[in-house]
Amino acid sequence: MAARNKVLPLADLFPNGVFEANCPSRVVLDHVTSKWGVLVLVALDGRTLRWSELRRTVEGVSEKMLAQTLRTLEADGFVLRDAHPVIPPHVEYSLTPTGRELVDLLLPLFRWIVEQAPSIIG
Amino acid sequence: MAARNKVLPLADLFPNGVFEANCPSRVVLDHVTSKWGVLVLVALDGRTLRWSELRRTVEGVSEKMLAQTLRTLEADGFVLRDAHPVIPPHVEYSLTPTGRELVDLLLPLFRWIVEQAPSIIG
DNA sequence: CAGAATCCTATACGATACTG
DNA sequence: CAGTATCGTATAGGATTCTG
Repeated sequence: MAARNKVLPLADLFPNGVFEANCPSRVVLDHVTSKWGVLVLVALDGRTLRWSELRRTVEGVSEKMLAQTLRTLEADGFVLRDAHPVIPPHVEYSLTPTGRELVDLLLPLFRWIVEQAPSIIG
Repeated sequence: MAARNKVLPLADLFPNGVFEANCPSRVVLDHVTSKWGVLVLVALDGRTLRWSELRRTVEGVSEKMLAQTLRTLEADGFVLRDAHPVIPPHVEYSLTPTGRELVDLLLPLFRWIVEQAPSIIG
């Protein structure tokens, strides 16, 4: 008796697992949902941006936080840092294949929030 | 020449808009991606939970943060608080229709992160 | 049981200045 | 240009206590 292909509640699929304090997913979740994580990732959707472009695109991000966010996302394998050894420096950021998978899941969420936000915040 | 139904990069659909510092979406995004926001929302997927169940389910959340997170999510219209006026108190939390929409978008992301996390953190 | 109130601390975050 | 280093603060967040 094969189970139906019904989508089960997450709680049933991962009894206790994903809500455990030391579940590895919490670390990645924290990185992605960090203050600037989603914005930086979405900003890189479908394009390559230089440091300064990224800084200007994601309004309000400080240099420190942009650097920190990019380092984390690069270490997680979501963002590719491509530094050209020229003077003045030229560094390009883009999504890795894994990063693209992630952003593909992030975009519907982000679009929905953008659409709903005005009526929620008013 | 009607444009193709191609999914355009977000940056093209919302030139500058969504990355503006005062875009309303930032507020909602902050609420959802707050430290415990995603976890609480996902915990309520497909079920109703009492305060204490929620507290035990989402391991590590303090009473203060659970209360704060629930209040925010309720104010945003994602979570329904149903208080039964009995002694001792009995309060149930569940998703509103809007909350269910949100969680439907959150779940694929969360599942993906749960699956990828071990190899990323490892 | 379901929180609110209080207190306290870590650290996330920003502003500024500096550098290869 | 693309960052790093330093410093200072706000506030997010936790532990504890209290209460209807």
